[in-house]
Amino acid sequence: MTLNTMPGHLIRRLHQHSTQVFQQRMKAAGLDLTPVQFAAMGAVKDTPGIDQASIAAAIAYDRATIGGVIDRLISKGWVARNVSKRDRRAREVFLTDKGAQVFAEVLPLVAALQDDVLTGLSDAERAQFCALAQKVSDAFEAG
Amino acid sequence: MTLNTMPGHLIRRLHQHSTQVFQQRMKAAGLDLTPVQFAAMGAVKDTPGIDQASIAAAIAYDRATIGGVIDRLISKGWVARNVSKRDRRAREVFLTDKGAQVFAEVLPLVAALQDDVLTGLSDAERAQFCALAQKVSDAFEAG
DNA sequence: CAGAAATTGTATGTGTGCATATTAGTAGGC
DNA sequence: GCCTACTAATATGCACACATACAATTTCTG
Repeated sequence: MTLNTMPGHLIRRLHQHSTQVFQQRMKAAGLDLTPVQFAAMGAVKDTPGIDQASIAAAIAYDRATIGGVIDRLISKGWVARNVSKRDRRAREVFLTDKGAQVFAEVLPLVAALQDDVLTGLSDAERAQFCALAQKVSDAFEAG
Repeated sequence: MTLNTMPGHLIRRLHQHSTQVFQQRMKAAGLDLTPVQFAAMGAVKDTPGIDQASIAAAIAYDRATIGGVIDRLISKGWVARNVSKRDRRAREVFLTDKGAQVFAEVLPLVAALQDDVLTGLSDAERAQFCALAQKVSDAFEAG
């Protein structure tokens, strides 16, 4: 089959590689943190007290998935959640002190690992790849 | 956060878009078929009687995952599985007539949908993206 | 202000994705 | 032939991913 020439397959392979690099680096740093959990913590750090639906929107995930992600972050003690007073449907999410500390520790690691995600490319090629990916991603969001 | 500039996040978004396009097209065609199931059927079509470990290797999936994928293809009646006579550990997998028919119907749809996966790019840009993705994918496989 | 529409979070069900352990079977070295 | 190393599937457990449905609220509209 022509599977290896299909963008869909290539993208899946890239995603697979990307998550593997992430997990390896986290494990090497002695941390149990997934890409989704990292992204969610970032959204919470950017907007303390953010509700779960807004987290989902910010990092482009499903509302149902985020509930479980936050559950797991709470069980790690990195995040706290309480019912909002303004809207009793919503839950306000915050980083705990420990969570803020972990995130500060992890952010440079995640930033550093991004180059390894695009192994085998030169700086120029990486920039080119990102520009193209951004373009597709924007078109996706628009339509 | 700088999430939107991170290759890892961009790749995840691309993957998300890619699978959504796939599911939409399948649904529009009245078919219940996932990307993994399609890839697995392709591997079986290429090598009738292939064992599950070889399918996993061919399409870069986990051996444990493939078992479930084949289970679901069997329950749809598109694939058959039997214990190999040469190696009683292994299971030989084949397309059923119905499965071969479905695959023949679906292949052109999947080929056609690839351009939509890279929405917003010109032909030249799509080619460029694929070349870069291929390069990363190859480097990944090598190391 | 009452009823309708929209929204938040949760529950449920299906399908990956992968690590680890186990069982069953094969093959190589002696 | 026998023990060991390897290998194919499966089982288990955890973490997404997302569609759909639902209960509790809030907001919009007349």
